[in-house]
Amino acid sequence: MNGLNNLKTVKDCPRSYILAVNDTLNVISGKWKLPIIASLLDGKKRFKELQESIDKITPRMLSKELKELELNGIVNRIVQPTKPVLIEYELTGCGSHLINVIDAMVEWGINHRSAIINKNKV
Amino acid sequence: MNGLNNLKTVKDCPRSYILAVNDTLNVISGKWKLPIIASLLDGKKRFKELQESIDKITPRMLSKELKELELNGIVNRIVQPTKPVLIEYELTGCGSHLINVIDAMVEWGINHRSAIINKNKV
DNA sequence: ATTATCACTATACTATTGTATAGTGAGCTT
DNA sequence: AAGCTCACTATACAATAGTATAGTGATAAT
Repeated sequence: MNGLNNLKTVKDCPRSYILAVNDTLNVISGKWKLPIIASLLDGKKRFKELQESIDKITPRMLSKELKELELNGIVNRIVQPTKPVLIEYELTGCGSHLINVIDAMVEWGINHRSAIINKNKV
Repeated sequence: MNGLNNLKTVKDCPRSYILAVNDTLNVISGKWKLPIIASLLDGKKRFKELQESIDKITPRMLSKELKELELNGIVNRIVQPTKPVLIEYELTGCGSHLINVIDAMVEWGINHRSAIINKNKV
């Protein structure tokens, strides 16, 4: 391993930034995480409601992703101690702040799409 | 341009927004895309330079990802017709605009990390 | 008692993504 | 001529992500 000369590449990119970007990417990447987050931006929902609001998701995936999102502090799982327990999922503060990332992605995505259309004249 | 801030329900979320987010996510997700983009934000680079600047990436992955990024209009592959051809990669306009998305991710990631640390008292 | 709903879990599979390792051909360098 | 670097490509494999389908236990309604 010869190259420590990549110091200049890293110069204005502190390690914490790389960690931060990876954290964020881990939280939102995959097929179902953003659909779930988007659905919960609308307000808290039950498992069944989430399943119905997200096209084609299987209960296995929904369960798996919700667990991961809960573990990562993006959603809260609330158990209402009613007659038959009522379970609800809602975004945490962190979770709803993802709207800023989503906004940036929407903006880039829209610009990029129009840029490609202009180039290719599709 | 009011972004998503005034969206109250998912029903109001236009299809184009979902497409846009997916486009963006497709462009940046995976293990190596952001490291490559980050490295190129520093300026154009040769294959070898990229490989050296990105820890542990194999030429197969670098080649594969560069092709995909080129196809998606994120990087340009420039062939300099020098004695032995010199090949350079640089970000396109679209590619460098990703800095806005990355910025939002850095910000969220840093806040999220400190929020978790405060909660867990690590 | 049977049937239905809710909130999942289990099992088995396919597909996609990433890794390890070696090799290729063109053009320098010695 | 032999060996080097550059910019990749080929092959094989392992790991992760996602799908399809069925089942579970608690409660509740008919």
